Amino acid sequence: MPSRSTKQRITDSALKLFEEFGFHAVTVDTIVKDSSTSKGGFYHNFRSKDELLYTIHDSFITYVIDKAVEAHDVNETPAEKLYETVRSFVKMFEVYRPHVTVFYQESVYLSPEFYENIKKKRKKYKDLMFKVVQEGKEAGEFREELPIPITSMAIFGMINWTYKWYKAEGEYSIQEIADIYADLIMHSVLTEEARKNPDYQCFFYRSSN
Amino acid sequence: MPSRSTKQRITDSALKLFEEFGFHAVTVDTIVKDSSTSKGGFYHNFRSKDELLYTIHDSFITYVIDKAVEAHDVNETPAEKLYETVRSFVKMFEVYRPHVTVFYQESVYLSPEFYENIKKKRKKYKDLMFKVVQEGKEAGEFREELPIPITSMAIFGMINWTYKWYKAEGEYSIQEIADIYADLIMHSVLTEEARKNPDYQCFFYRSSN
DNA sequence: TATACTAGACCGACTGGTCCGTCTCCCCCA
DNA sequence: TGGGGGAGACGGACCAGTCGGTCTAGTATA
Repeated sequence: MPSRSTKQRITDSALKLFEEFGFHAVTVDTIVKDSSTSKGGFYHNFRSKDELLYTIHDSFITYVIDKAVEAHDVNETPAEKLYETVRSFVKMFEVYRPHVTVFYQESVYLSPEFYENIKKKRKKYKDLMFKVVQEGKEAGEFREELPIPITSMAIFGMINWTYKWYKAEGEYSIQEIADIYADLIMHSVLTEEARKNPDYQCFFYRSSN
Repeated sequence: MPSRSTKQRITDSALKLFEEFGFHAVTVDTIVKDSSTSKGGFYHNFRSKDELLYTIHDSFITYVIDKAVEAHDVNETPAEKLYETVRSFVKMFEVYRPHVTVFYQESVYLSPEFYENIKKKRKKYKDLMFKVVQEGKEAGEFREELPIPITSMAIFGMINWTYKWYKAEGEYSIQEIADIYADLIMHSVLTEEARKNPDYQCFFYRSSN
């Protein structure tokens, strides 16, 4: 019946406030006021401020891993897998930008047990990218001279950094950014031959002007 | 006569502690203990904890702008300028990793006046990259279809993200990482013709195995 | 009667910053 | 040469405020 549960309202407020001011600069009282609840309501839904931070982290990383697995499963060749993985990651910013910001900015403040849990999932997510790059090299589609970890982290960097500057009202839509990033990455990893593959021409961005 | 001044010791400790635990999780007392000084010593050298954070930000961004201007001035063609800019940025992590971490993780906690100041310098630094990309497109060396801001931010992302994972004891030296990143970026922005330019073959990474 | 809260006073721990006192170094003049 | 003294660097006890979290009392809904 109620449009959003108290728990959801608290999470939404926290996300917004943590993103703007940082975890430590936002007090429980501020969250409580912003989400129109009370101290009682807050501590009824969360055991601590730390647990709230963990919840935000966990919901995001779980979503992202699912998307990565999906992109891996529905595509055939490594080049296609990478292309779709990159695009789906970038497009995620449209909705999950606040989550990403909190995830990458505030994870130091996670208490130890929570941190360990998130670290495991983060590794899983990273390994998915490593795997795609490795498969691409093995299939001869990606350049042999590129080391898997460095290349993967370079791709992650390019994508993840988006949270630092992306604005929904900006000049470029998330769709365009996704296409351009995917283009840049495909240009940088593909071998000469793979780049000429007619099936892969669709990877390359053509500006609409 | 003394090996390091009190101010320098405070800055070094703060850098190390902020990087590991975050600005708000580190108390002035902790910094004071770690740098073997006292509350009096601290507040004699800095007006506030905020000013200390600003000092760290400012010293780093100033250094980085200098390096970027230098890479721009000593090189001839846009391709060379970009290649050297990327490499000099990456190589900076060797020494400035803690600075970069604090710069990108803790700038939300800068008080408003300080924040405005840093924001200006950050824009200057960003504009230097935009300029290189623009010059490359104008000279016909970089692909025409790539939008300047997106391409520039992609490059920034790839480079800056390094602070999240780079370890000095890691498998790859900072020199190798710099060469690989520069290779990836040159592959992604250069036109077909520019890529075949004999002068530019040195941009491309050859693994040492 | 159980659940899911609201309202908000209150507690104890902790934190940034102050303040006064001391110690050291160097300059000046006898 | 030496001693007086001023300025800056630093030591550390202390204060005032803040924050996460608890707790009691009460309300609405099913």
